[in-house]
Amino acid sequence: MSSAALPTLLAFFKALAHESRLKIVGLLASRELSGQELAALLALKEPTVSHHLAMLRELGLVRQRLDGNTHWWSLDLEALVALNRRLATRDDVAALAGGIEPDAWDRRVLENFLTPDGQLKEIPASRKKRWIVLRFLTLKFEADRRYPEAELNEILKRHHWDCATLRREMIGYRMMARDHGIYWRLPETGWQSA
Amino acid sequence: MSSAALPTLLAFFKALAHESRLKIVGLLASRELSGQELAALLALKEPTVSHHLAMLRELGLVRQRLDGNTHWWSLDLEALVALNRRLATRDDVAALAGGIEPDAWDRRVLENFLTPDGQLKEIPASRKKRWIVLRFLTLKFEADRRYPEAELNEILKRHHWDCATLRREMIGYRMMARDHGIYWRLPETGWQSA
DNA sequence: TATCTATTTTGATAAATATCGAATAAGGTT
DNA sequence: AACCTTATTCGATATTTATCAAAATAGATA
Repeated sequence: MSSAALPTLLAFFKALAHESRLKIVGLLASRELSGQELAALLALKEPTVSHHLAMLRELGLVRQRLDGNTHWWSLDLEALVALNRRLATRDDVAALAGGIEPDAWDRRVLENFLTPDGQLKEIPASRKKRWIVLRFLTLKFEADRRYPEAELNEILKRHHWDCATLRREMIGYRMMARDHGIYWRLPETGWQSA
Repeated sequence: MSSAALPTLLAFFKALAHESRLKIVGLLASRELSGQELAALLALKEPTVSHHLAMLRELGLVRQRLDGNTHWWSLDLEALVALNRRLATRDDVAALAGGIEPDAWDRRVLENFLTPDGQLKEIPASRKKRWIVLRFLTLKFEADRRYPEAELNEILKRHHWDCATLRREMIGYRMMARDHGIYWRLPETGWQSA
């Protein structure tokens, strides 16, 4: 995969996201044209056309051939098609989100419901957010250890007084399991998703 | 060919010609997300995200699934790929120029060098424009008729005094041919191109 | 019912972009 | 050399678009 998909494709879409530039590309697909001709065909002034052509040339979509003092412009169809093909598969598209922190949402939720020292201000009412907070609490317990209820309560109470509700919810989401008053953490893959 | 290629493709490129919208599409390529999650991931406020999503939905690039009061958004990859494929061949690209008057340039040149009643103000200095004026004059002659020099001159003089130069140029560009003082028009396909 | 949550719409402002006149550059013509 | 033609760059203005606060909507919860 070519690195940094987003900047290139953003420039590509911006370049073609204008009626005049799309028309220029369309006209040049049939024949070479000079700036003056383009200006006449598009009903624009030459500086404007020059500006658009510079933008297209920046991306390599058009080429400029100098002949005397007329500049003949032509389309680089291969370059256009190549750029176009960079958005052909789902993976191509997903690559556009490459630079994004994937847990910004989780962090925001935790920041909203926890005080800086880890106190849970309240148990979130919405399932989506409750799930995130419970995940955070569950990860306070070691994976391969068994906790008697008293110890579990003690740890939960560091974050919120209502350890009974927290306990019940953690079981409900299948984050924790219980047997005869002993609790342990379940693997994250089995957690109920919402 | 689907009719009116330009408006659809223009909307398509405009839709993706924005960093946030490209990122949204990229994020949704991997998983369904809610407006809040998108806002957090993009570091934008929800109204802004809502605005971008509405734009993408307009084009059918994303879908909205309502579950309670959270709206889950997902990518319609097929729609995206289909739009993308509309610019795959040279003919596709040329179709973008479909609505354009192809002779705007010629008309402009003729308007500049001819008075309203057809008098040639002067013979254009630049080859490109001279060619257009000579084409206009050549088409005053019938295709399958032979003209003695006197008649040719008489017709040319209706437009400009210097019929000798015009005659010479028309021969030079292979628009007209001559033999023993008789002139006739040549087929346009053979005219020298510049 | 009243209230809370996620979202959308509206309206006002800020940012980005298009357009073109005027000035500049550079090749051609006389 | 002086001048014309084509194209580009610069700078100022107009248009378009993005952003978000505040208000409106609608489902969920208590």
